Amino acid sequence: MKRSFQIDMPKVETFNRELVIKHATGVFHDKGYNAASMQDLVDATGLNRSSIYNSFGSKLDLFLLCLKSYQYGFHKKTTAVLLDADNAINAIESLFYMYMDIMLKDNNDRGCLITNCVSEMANHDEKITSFLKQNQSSMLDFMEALVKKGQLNNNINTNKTANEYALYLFSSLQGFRMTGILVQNKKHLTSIIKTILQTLN
Amino acid sequence: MKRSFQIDMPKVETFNRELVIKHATGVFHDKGYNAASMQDLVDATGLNRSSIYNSFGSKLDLFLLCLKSYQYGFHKKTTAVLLDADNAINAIESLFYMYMDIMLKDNNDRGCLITNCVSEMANHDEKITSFLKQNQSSMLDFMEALVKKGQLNNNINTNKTANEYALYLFSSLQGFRMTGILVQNKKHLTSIIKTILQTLN
DNA sequence: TTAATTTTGAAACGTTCATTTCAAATAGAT
DNA sequence: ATCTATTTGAAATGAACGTTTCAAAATTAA
Repeated sequence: MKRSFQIDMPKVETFNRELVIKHATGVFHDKGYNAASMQDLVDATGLNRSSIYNSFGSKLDLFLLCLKSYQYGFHKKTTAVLLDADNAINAIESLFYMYMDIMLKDNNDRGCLITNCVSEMANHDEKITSFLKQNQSSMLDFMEALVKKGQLNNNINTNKTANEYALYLFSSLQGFRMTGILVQNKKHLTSIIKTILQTLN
Repeated sequence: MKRSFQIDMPKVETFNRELVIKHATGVFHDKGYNAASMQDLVDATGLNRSSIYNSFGSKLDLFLLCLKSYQYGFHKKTTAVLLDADNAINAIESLFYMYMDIMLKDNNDRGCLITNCVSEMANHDEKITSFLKQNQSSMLDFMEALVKKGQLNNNINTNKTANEYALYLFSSLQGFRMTGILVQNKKHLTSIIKTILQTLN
C-alpha cells in the first residue's frame, strides 16, 4: 500500500477489483460466511490464493469489503427508486417492490447478505458487529427521514412518530427478506407488502 | 435400532436424551450450524464423540433433532400463552411479548434458531429445507386460525383476509426476531410490536 | 536493458473438521 | 454367572480448512 509514495510504479494490479468483489460477494451470498471456503473464492474470482491474501488481507477482510460493496449497491438502487417516486409512501412501496423483484429473480433467493450476516455472525466478531450496527443505524435514519417527509405531506399518518414507523419498517423489511427465501410467490409477497404499508395510510 | 425386536435388552442408554438435545441446541443456537464443531457438541453434552454418532447419527441429524425440539418448545410455550389470552388480538400480542422476553433475557440474543437456519441453510440441504417449509406451513396455519377467530369476534378487522394477515404476521415475527438481535432495547421492541398490531385493529 | 515491485503458481503449513474404528468397560436379561 | 448388545474412551482417519511461503514470471518506470 506504499504505492503512492513510490517513485517507480512497476507491475500493478491487473484484475478488476470491483469485479473480484462482486464474484466474492456472490459466493458469500450463496453459501454464507462460514460455509464459503477459500477455494470457492479462488474458483469464483479466478484469482490465485496468494493474490487474494496479498490484495484483500484475510477471508474476513474480504467479506467485510463485500458487505460494504453490497451496502453501497443498495444505496445506489435506493436513491434511484427515491428519485422516481412522487411521494414518501410510494417511495417506500417501490423500495419493497424493488426487493421483491430481486427476490423473485433468482429461483432460490438467498435473502439479504447483511441480514444473513446478522443471523450468522452478530455479536461474535467485533468488526462485523460494528459494521452491522452502523448499517442498522443508517437504515433507521434513512427510513425516519422518509417517513417524516411523508407525514409532513400528509401521505403518512401521525398515529406513530417517524422514529417509531422507521423501526417498524426496518423490522418489516428484514422479515420480508427472510420470508422471501422460502415464499417464492409473487401474490403472497405482494400481499405482505400491502399489509405492511396499510398501517401508514 | 432393532432394540424393540430383541428378546434381550442389555445395556441401555444412560444419558438423558432430552438434556443432551437441549445442550446441543444451545451450541447450534449460539454458533449456527456451520460454526458449531463436533468438539463443541462433545464439550456441551458431556457425551463421547462416538456416543453422539451412535445415538444421533451425524451432526446434521442431531441438528434436525434440535430444530424439532426447538419447534416443539415453541409449540408448548405458545399454547400456554394462548390459553391465558381472552381474545385473538391479545393472544397475538402476548406471543410477541413472549418472544421479546426471550430476546431480552440473554444480553446477546442470537435470534430464532429456525429463522437463523432459514438464513444459513435454506435451499441447500433437502432435509433441512423440507423441515423449514413444513415449519412455515404450520406457522401460517396457526396464525390464520388465530386471525380467523379474531375476525369472527370482531377483535381483528376484515380489511385483509385471515390468510393475508397470517402471512403478514409470519413475516413480521421473523423481522422482529431478527431486529432483536441488534436492538436490545425494550422500548424500541415494544414500539415495534404495537405498530405491527396497529393494522389489525 | 535494467532495476524495482507485484502478481502468480504451486506447494506446504499446522489446525481443525466430521467421522470411523475397535477393544474395553458396562449393564440388563437369563 | 453368563450371555448379549451398547456405551465408552481414545486414537486414528483422510479431507478440508485458512493462511504462509517463496522462487519465478510479469510489468513498468527509468
